[in-house]
Amino acid sequence: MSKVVTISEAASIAMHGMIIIARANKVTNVLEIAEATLTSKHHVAKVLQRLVKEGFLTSQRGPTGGFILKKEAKKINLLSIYEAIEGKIEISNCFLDKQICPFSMCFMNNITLDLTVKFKEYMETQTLDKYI
Amino acid sequence: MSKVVTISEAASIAMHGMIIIARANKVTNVLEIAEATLTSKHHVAKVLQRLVKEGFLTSQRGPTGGFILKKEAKKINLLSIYEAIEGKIEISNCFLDKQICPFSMCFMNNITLDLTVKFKEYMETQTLDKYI
DNA sequence: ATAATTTTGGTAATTGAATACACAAATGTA
DNA sequence: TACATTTGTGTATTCAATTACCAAAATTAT
Ligand code: FES
Ligand code: FES
Repeated sequence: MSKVVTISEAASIAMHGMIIIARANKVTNVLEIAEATLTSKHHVAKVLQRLVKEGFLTSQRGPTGGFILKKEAKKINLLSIYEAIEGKIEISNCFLDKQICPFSMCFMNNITLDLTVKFKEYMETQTLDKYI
Repeated sequence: MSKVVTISEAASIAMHGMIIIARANKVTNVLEIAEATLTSKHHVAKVLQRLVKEGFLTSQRGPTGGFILKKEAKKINLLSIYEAIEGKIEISNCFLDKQICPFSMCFMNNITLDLTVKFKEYMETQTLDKYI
């Protein structure tokens, strides 16, 4: 079994976590998110830390500490969260990194590009307020 | 920079290699394909062996040996080659392996499924004879 | 002040893909 | 027959990405 569209656990935690925090509407800590997503709290911590640095979350240490949205839910979409973790999505007509294809015409036509654009467009429409 | 649709070097070698062999219309060896695709001959050898086992190629040892199509180019499509290397493509509505999502409604809607189906459909239409 | 809690940041371990290697088996050529 | 060539098979190494862990810093509550 293989997958064409693969999303890393890190990106999954980021998106699920942001929705959980948006819904909670209060300071939420690593453990709560790790339990809800059934993932390692270590991994959750690392991902949330990244989201703090990228300006999506405000963190609060100590007891009662945790994370809370820095911007309005309406102004945060899934694409920006995804790209904060994975890096900007590359729009290219073929799948090879370097142009080392021996063929003059790519057998993937523009299917890779089409799918990537569709993915981006969808993700961009999905703002967090839709999930509250 | 990240990619949504990723294809391993192994799958790339398989598809490019099959097209090269189909075009050559004669016994083609590992080295020729490695040079054409600018990849390691070891990796090419490993991939082609797999394609022999899966019934796509016939191999011939010794001097003047190499690989040649076992079936008509018209009857081989890119999907079957891809799946021979990567395993059958999984059609699922979400990207998570296990159903451990904490939400009742997946925020990916059916975008993952849609894209995967589109990919499969395209790959299935691409028979090798189109590239000769 | 002290203790408990939680984030932070650096490091370690794991995984999987890609690559490299060695030797056996087969086959054509001289 | 002897030799060179090429695939077949198994294993080993390398490499990068992902995931896991741990100790320090910060903060709240008692
Ligand atoms: S990369 Fe070779 S055909 Fe697109
Ligand atoms: S996996 Fe959680 S929303 Fe789809």
